[in-house]
Amino acid sequence: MATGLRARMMEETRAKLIRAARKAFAEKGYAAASMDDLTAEAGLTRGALYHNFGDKKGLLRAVVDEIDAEMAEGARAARDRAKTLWLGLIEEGVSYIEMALEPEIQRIVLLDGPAVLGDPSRWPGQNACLRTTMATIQALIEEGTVRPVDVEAAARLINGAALNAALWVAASDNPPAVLAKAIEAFRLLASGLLREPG
Amino acid sequence: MATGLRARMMEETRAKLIRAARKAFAEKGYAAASMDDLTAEAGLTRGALYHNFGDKKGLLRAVVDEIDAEMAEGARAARDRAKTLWLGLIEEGVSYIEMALEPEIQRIVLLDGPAVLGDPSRWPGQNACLRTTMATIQALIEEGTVRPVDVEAAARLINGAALNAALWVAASDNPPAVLAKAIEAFRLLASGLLREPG
DNA sequence: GGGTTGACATACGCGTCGTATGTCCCGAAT
DNA sequence: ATTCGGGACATACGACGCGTATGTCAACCC
Repeated sequence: MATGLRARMMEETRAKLIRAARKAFAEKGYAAASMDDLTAEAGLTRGALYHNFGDKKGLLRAVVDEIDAEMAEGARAARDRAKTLWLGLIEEGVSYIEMALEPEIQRIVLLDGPAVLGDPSRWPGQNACLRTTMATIQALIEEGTVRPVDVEAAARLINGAALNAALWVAASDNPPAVLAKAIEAFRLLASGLLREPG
Repeated sequence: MATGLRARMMEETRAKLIRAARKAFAEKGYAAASMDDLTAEAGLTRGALYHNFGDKKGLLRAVVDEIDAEMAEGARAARDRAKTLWLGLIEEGVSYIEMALEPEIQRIVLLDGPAVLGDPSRWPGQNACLRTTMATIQALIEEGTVRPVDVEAAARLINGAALNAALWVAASDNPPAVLAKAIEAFRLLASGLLREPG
C-alpha cells in the first residue's frame, strides 16, 4: 500500500481526536464539550480539528459512525449466537437494550446524535444498526416465520422500541429489575410479527 | 379567584415568551435559537426570560410541558373515538405517529427535548403522553384483552416505537407512503400484546 | 536541493449565555 | 392620600466558545 508518512500521521491524529471526543461528548454532552479542552486532551489544537473534520458537527459524525459500527457488530454477534433466526432477532434487540446502558452510547448516539445530526436513518455512515436488523427481518420473512411486512418499517419500530427502552432502563432507579421488565415487554411486542404466535 | 393585576401580567408575559419560544425552537432548533431574538420577538428582553424561567433550559422545559400536554390530549381524543378499547390503543399510537409529523413536535419534543433535558420519563411535567398510554394498557389488561405485562414497560416500548416511526416518516422522501407502512407495522407489533392474536 | 503542498498552530472577530445592577410601578399600610 | 417595600422587567457587563484567517514548518516531487 506504501502509505506515505503524511497519511499515517493523519490517521493517527484523527484517531486521537475521535478518542478524546468520545470521552468528552460522553461525559459532558455535545453542547457542553469545549473544542479547546478536547483537542488539548488529545495533545493538539483546534487547528487539527477543523482541518480534519470541518466543524464540531463533523467530529460528532465521525464519532457516531464509529460507535454505530461497534453496536452493529455487537448485535450481529448476539444474533449469530442464537439457536434460530427468530431468537436471533430477539437477541439482537436485547443486545441493543443492554448496549444502550453504557452512558457513552446513551449520550452520544441516542440523545445528542439525533438532535445535532437529525434523523438517524439519514446518517451517511449508513446506520449499520438498522441495516443489521433489516437483514434479519428480511431473512425471517423469506423463511416464513414472520408475516410479510415492510422490512424497513418493522426494523425501525423494533429498534426504536429497544433503544427507547434502554433510555428508560438507564434512567431508572433500579436498572437490573427494570431491564428484565423491558426485555419481557420487548419479546411480547416482537412476537406480533410472527406468523404463528408463540 | 381574584387574581391580582401583577399575576395576570406575569401569566401574559410567560405566555408570550412560550409562544415565541415554540416558534424559534421549532424553526432554528434549541441550540441555534438566540434568547435575544426570541425575547425581542415577544416584545420583551432577556430580563423577563431569566426572571420567569431561570435559564434557557427552563424555557425549553415549559415549552415541552405545554406541547406534551397537547399531545396527550390529542391522543386521548383519538382513543375515545375508537369503537373498542383495543382499537383505542392503536389509534392512540397512530395519533402519535401523525402528530410527530409536525416539525414543531419533531424538533422540540423528540430531538432537542431529550438531548437537553435528558430522558423524557424523568420530565417533571409528568409526561402526560406516557401516562395516557399506560392507562389504556392497564384497562386492556384488566379487560383481559391484553396479556399481563408490566404496564410502564409496554407503554414505553409502544410509544417509543411510534415516535421513532414518526421521525422516520417525517425525514422520508415520500411521507404519505411511508406513513402507511409505519402504521401497518405498528399494528402488527402492537398485536403482540394481545392475548388472542387477531 | 529548491519549490510546492498540505498538516497543523496561533490570533482574531463575532455572537451568546448568565448575572449583576438599575428602574419603575403595583399594592398595602398608616 | 402618601409613603414605602417588593417584585417584574430592562440594561450593562464579563466570560466563553465557535469558526476563520493567517502563519509556520515539515514532507513529498522533480
